[in-house]
Amino acid sequence: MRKPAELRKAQIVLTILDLADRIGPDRVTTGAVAAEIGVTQAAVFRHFPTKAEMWVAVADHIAGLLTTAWAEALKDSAPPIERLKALIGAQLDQITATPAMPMLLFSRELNVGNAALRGAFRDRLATLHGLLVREITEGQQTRTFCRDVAAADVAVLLTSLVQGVAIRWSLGARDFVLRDEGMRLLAVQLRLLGVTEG
Amino acid sequence: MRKPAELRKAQIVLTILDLADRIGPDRVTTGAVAAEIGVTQAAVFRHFPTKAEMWVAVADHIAGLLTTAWAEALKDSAPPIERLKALIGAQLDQITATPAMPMLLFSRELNVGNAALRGAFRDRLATLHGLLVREITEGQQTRTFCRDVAAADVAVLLTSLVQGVAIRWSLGARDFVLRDEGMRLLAVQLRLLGVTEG
DNA sequence: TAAGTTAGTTATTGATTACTTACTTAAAGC
DNA sequence: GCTTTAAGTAAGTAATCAATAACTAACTTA
Repeated sequence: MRKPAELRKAQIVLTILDLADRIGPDRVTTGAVAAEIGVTQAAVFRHFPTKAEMWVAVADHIAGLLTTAWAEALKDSAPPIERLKALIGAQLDQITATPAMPMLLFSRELNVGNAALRGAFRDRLATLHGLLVREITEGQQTRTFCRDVAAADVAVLLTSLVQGVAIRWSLGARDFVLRDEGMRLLAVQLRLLGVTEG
Repeated sequence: MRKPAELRKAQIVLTILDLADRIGPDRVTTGAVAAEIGVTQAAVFRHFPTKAEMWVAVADHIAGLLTTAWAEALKDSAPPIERLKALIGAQLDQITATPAMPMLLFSRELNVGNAALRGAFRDRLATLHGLLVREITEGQQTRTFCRDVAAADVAVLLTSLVQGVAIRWSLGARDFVLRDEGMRLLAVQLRLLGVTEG
């Protein structure tokens, strides 16, 4: 079946992510991708000049997903705590939808082979941190958060919470709902932070 | 230079860990290990029948390091908060000393190829969790910890803290002292948990 | 409908990989 | 000092990898 290049490219990106989840990011070979989508190995190289370029496309795709998910989470002007919950929830949902993400963070492709990939991920993490800090600061100003902890530190604790639960989910048998467990722990942490609401 | 097998085995294990950190766990080839220690590639196979066996030895080595580090941290009967700090500090030190550890958690070797390796790591994580829970529970009984949060949840938040700061350290340029930043954040989290001490 | 473009093929390349076989030499024990 | 044996080498193997070359079938459009 012949497909227009744009569709094929997108299909290759999605296949890489699927395979990365199933067999590990570093076992994704051009041959495996080709076999998965039902073309020859050489056909893959008609759409990407090198394998590294494929990973860059993957990073772009993920960055796009995260960016739109965050925008969606922050689109209506709810109180800071709600916006914060929406952000964390969106993050948990994205990891559920693209479970290769945590593994990708530690793949050789990202850490050694592909500086562009590494940069893209670090940039997204920094952006999320910034978004969290803004909501936390606002929450502190409206006195719904305790003010004796630096907003940046709170943001770090919250991103760590997400990463920690994602690691546990990813490393284990994925035998719990990532969003549920994450939001439950978020509620615990928010209570510790002095947030007083039901 | 000819070495007795035990020494050579240990050297191979350490070299694998060093290379895993520098070039990524999945790029560690038997040839690279051999070149690093100055023997031929075939010599490596005189000490290990397969490459997978080498990784098992690596896992055993790491498990041993962690176990002794925890035992050392808990050896004197200080108050629970101090023992808890010692545990977290030990963990941060171990990651600093063996920076390949976080990457190893998500390597293909552990996740796909080597079930024994995966089991060993999960077992160590569970053990740490148990040790933390014990200290937290004791701290709650002596009323130095707030009691309205489940000890297991607190343990999860603390391990997440370690993992989160390790990820940031690993993903970035390692441009901060892991222990310092980790202990600083731990102090913040402990304050949120109602621990009132200098 | 003919010409040009694009997405595909088959077949092969050179580089690496884990692992093996047959031979060699250094060191320890009696 | 001589034998034994354990640690090493040299030289390969088959498999797998990303990437290339030469060619072809299927669309698009003028």
